[in-house]
Amino acid sequence: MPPDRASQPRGDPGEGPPRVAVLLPLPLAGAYDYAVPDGLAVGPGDYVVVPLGGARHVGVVWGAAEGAVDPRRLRPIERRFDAPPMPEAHRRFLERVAAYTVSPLGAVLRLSLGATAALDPAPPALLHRRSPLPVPPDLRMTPARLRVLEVLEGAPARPVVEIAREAGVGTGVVRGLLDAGLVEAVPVAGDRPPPEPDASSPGPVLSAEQAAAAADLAAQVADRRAGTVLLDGVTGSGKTEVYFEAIAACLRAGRQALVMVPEIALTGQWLDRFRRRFGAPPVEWHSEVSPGDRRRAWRWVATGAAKVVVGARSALFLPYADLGLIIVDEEHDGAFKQEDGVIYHGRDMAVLRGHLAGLPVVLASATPSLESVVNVEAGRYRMLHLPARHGGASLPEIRMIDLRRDRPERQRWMAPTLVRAVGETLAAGEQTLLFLNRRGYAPLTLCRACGHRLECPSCTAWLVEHRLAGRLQCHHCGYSTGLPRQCPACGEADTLAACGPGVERLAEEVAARFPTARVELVASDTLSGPRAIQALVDRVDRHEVDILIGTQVVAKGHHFPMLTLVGVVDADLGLHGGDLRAGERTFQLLSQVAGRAGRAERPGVVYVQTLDPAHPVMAALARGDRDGFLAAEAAGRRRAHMPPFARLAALILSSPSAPDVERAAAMLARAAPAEPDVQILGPAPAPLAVLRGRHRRRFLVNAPRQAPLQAILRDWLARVRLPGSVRCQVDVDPYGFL
DNA sequence: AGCACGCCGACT
DNA sequence: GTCGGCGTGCTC
Repeated sequence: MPPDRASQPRGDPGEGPPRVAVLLPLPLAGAYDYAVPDGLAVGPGDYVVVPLGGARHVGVVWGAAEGAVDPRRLRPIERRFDAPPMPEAHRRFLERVAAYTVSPLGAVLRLSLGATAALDPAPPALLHRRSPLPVPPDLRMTPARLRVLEVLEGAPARPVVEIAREAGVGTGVVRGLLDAGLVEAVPVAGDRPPPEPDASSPGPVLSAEQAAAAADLAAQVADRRAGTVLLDGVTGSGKTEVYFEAIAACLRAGRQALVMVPEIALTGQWLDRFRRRFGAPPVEWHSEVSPGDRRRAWRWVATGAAKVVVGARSALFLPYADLGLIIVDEEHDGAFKQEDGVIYHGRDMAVLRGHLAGLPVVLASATPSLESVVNVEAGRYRMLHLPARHGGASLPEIRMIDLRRDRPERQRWMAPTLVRAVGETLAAGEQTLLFLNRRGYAPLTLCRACGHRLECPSCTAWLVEHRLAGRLQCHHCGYSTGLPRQCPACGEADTLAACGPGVERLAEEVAARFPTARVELVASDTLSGPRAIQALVDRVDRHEVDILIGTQVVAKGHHFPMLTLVGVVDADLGLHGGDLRAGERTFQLLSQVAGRAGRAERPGVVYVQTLDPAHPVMAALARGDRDGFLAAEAAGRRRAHMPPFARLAALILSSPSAPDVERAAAMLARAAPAEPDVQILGPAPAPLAVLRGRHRRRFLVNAPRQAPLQAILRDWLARVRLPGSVRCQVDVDPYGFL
């Protein structure tokens, strides 16, 4: 029993029963005190079940009781789970996340309690092996049965499905042999450990630059030196191989490594590479993991059996027994930002986690975020640079198409130059990617008779036509309706017109222009789950697709050797809307898309269609001048006192009632902090003034870098008592401004 | 997150 | 006259 697990925790000595503070995964102000019943030993970090109101909740013993509540009102802890207690380091991490994000600690705890089924030890499972019985002469020996017996010969006990898979038969065959007594079941308690990645197998041959960077990272991991490293290298420079060596060092040190990826749907090829390098798969953690795998993964993480975890941002909140390294792949990616509930940035919280526990954190990207680059310049992060494309392929050439001169025909979206390039690529037997970051058929439907625009009933947003699905959809709340024949405003029939292109409409144009080409459409709504993505990747790899048309999902991660042409159909799409990071994000996204072209021995060409080729983003892209772009962007932000040279937080008030939000906003405005350097902007209608039926108003707080932003926000909110119908979300370091 | 308490519309 | 809508506020 660990020394801190006292059966008599302090509280008020002699005053009532022993008590402890239990934190619940609810947005409460703090932990609640509970009585510890006789004979139950609990210590900090233990997972327990406690009553609250009429319900029962799983909570975590947080420490000594606060003692403010009358002992007679205390209710007893009902039970303690037989699971490894949440480590101290992890509890301190949750506290820091709560403080940083200005969220209730219980709400942050909820991020860590997503797998409560895992808290009970695994039910005993049945494994199967060959029984000592000889084959009875009267048993019909089919080929399938023989194969199963072969597979079983001398092998350890395993689950039926595994045996069946290896023998290439159905589970029925194994069951039949079980009934015949040739197979026996062995009950085993607890979870079997996961297959262990093997660091000792030699890695691939690295270039000199890669080897140097890998050795540097491996040494930092081996020496347990804290610090954040920006691993900066263009697409194809071999970043993954380099950080694999950091993982190898972590494995050799016997500690756990976490790899955070922005979108789990894109990890198919990554997992293959990992398996090739380490001989075993990592443990996966994301929303698509099945409940059974989830509970196993949780336990493996908590016991330390999981040596490498790959997951979405939520994987950061698993209670690692002994974390030794965090890698954030594609660190610039906006998908690391959690936008509801506790609003946090996975990359930043990873850096915080590393800082608290003294771990190395590696941020990898071909297009690093401005804030990371500035952190390098300020000496807060180290930088490791991988210059060349690994394997000798050259970077694609980027050519701008000025849409004002080189104009598509009416109701068409591809400029003549792009059409010609696609035709030539087809003729050469190579593949094309057309990128348009807009799902559906058309982003706007309007009535030619009265000018009415079809809008979402519960958001300030246009309805997007999805012609394949035959519906109009709101991309913000999921509202969906059939396409009306008559204008809902004026009642005229057949006057509704689709305006602007989405990928579906682009696909229509491509089909009309290149009728013999094999075209595939990819968008997040047409492609669900990692399996579907993998299948698509395989089709493209086998060259069963000539033209790939896609949104953001095709921008990242996949290598297609025969893909030599990329066409960006509307490069200006992300630049509007007054977003602080619009330029930076557009640059990152377009660089990433451009990186899809010409990865093997074939050089690629990228055509970028824009209305403003002189725009700093387009000009920098055309020059291939990432560092120049970042420098200019940084100078602009510094001048404007904006992040990363100042701090920003958004307060978003929302309510189903517009007057209520209005009133709440006025109250907050009156109570606004009056500090000399702190600027409060607002209240203004939030970018989506109505979202899911809630009216939204926003304040922006701009403060100097060294200002105690969270304390300012906490004090401000504490001065105001908002009506219950009005929700207030705090977004520290807002990312997109939505 | 539940669940109870509390004040305003259509029913046996 | 009650049943019940879900807005508001606690729960150790």
